[in-house]
Amino acid sequence: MSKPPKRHVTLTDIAAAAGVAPMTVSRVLNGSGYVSAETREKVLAALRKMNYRPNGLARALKRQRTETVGLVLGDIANPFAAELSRGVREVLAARGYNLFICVSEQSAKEDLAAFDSLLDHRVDGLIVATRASKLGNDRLAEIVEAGTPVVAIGRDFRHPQADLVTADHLRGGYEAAQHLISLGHRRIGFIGVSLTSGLWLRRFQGYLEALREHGLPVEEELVAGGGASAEQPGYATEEMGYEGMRQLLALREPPTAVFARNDFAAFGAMNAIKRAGLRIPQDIAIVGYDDVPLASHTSPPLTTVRQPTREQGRLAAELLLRRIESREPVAREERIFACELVVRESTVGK
Amino acid sequence: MSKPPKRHVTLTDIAAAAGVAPMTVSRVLNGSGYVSAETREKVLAALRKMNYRPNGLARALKRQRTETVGLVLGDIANPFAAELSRGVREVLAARGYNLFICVSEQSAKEDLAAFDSLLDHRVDGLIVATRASKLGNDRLAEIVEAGTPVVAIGRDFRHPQADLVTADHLRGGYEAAQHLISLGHRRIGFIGVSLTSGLWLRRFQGYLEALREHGLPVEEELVAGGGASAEQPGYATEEMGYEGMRQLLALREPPTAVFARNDFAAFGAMNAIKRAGLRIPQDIAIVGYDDVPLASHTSPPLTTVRQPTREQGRLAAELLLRRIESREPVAREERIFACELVVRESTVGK
DNA sequence: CATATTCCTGTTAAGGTTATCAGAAGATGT
DNA sequence: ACATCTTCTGATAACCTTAACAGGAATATG
Repeated sequence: MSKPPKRHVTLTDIAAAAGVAPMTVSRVLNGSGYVSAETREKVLAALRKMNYRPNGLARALKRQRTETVGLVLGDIANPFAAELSRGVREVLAARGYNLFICVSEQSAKEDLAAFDSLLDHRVDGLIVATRASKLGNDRLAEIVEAGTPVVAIGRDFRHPQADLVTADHLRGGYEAAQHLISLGHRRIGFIGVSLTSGLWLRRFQGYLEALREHGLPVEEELVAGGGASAEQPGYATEEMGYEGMRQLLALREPPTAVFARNDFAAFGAMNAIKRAGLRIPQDIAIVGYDDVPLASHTSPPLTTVRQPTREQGRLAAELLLRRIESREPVAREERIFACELVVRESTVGK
Repeated sequence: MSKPPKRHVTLTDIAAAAGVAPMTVSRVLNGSGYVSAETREKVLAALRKMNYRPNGLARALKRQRTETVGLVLGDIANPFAAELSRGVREVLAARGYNLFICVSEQSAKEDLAAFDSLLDHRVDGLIVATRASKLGNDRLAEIVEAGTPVVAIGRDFRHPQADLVTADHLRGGYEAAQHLISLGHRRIGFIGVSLTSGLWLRRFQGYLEALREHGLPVEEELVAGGGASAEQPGYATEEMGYEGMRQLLALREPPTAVFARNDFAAFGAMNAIKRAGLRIPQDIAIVGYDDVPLASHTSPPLTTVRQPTREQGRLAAELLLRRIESREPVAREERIFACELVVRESTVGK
């Protein structure tokens, strides 16, 4: 009972079975043009019988659009990416578009491969949420100039014909640090990047700005990368946070508060603090970033900065569709969402 | 300086620019057939100048293959899905295939939409890692029978022409419970499903089996769904674990140990235990499932069951490619990976 | 020197769909 | 009765690429 790899049923097969021209079947399928009730019934009968699936390739080739959007993520494993893609999907699904996700695993080269792969399949537009790179941005500029709509999310890509959606992480980082300062902390650590190579990280810049503004010195020893993985661009891990915190705890004069690059790093740091037998926040206060679901369920619950992630995805999708569906050139849009400090007990213990 | 939506550069454009036939350009691009060095140079020059990108739709339409594989995930937000897709990607990338991911958000209907969307784009094969449903399995059977290679991961879909990759969660669940029993526990709770509707969950069956085998009664009150979200099929959340544990703690006679459906539920449970002022594992021992990275960094570190997630993804990809690239029918393969109990301090405290 | 072989290039058709045009049949208006 | 319009269906070509074939030129073989 071995099945030879069957050919797909084509629209022409249906036409033959129903005794009509292919074009008529096409009209029935798309509900366009005139078809008599009688003919329609014949075609529908044939369709039901033969289990036909339209060939999207051929259709897209002819129509010059695929009704599919590509989303490029740097890393599929983090809550930010997940939430973002949900937002994107919501909007696309409602408007009848499909979403294909490509993951670049944080490599600029894979980024290019993902762009190419999606473009070769002629997606109607691209949403890019990977870390910026010279290589990637150059290619993106080419893509935009070749006429494919592109929207960047939280990625430093500015182009007169592409939209940008992001959150104000400079401000978010500033407020997190400011919060700790206002609680009286003077030695405030940062976990997740190193001082020398972390300036691309907006929330880190915000931290530096807050310190500067309050006349606090920026001490290199208080900025803990968290080991070898620190320079990797992805979402910081709890491992990174754990290692970073251990570095800080090993100082002659450890910080009294730390700001972690994201919640996962903060979780790792919290565990390091507890293992060292110290209390949160009495001995060391801690702030995370992102407000992932887990953040409100740790003990103590984590003070963190919430960014409207799903909204960013939704808006990006809407901006993209606007470009896709507009005939004439569209004015550039850059939207920066505000972040919100969520104060919990990891800084103002009960 | 408004740009009209440019047409893509086609192979024919290149041919015209280089003064050769389209076929010759095709030969240069694909490195197939004979092309003189001189002609090749002309073509390459034109290619460089005109920024050409092959039209994958047309190519795929002609070649009848896309070198693209579709992966359907139920939920992008969980570590299992992330790790799985990494494994799949690794293998595909090495063999020159692209990966498109579709997310069904745990709905059987969306599942079908994802299948259709990928099939309409004529992916060469499908890897399905969503929860089984009657609707979905019926459709998958049709797909397989229509000739598209399909591999299921951890999904109850059996078909003579489709492969199945999974891990032995029955055994995994059994060992987790067995571990707690061997530590002397007699009242062992389960968090993450309800007794009445949780039987689809293999690890839960393993738990029941272990109890039965040791003559322990299965008490309904010890099986805590964790609120309304419990019946949702996705990855259990820490919220679910938190709520579930609170239910168990409210019993007249709470369990002395709990087994959580996955690590995230376990984290939530741990936090509920700590908030109640109890100690882990002295008052309540806890076991999770999956061994996500965070599990070794909680305090105390979590005893859990490790499943070889990435390997499952890799194997699924390999099985799929085997089917895609073989002309003749391929024998069905069902591979069940063993799970491994990882004992940490949440059960055998230091 | 005739014949076979290798190298190179072009022509044609096809993959499955749909836009466009053309034409037939029936309905409506004057 | 004739022009006009609406409704229906089909033929043709095109979207862009490549497989298959064909043929010409150059080189090798007997």
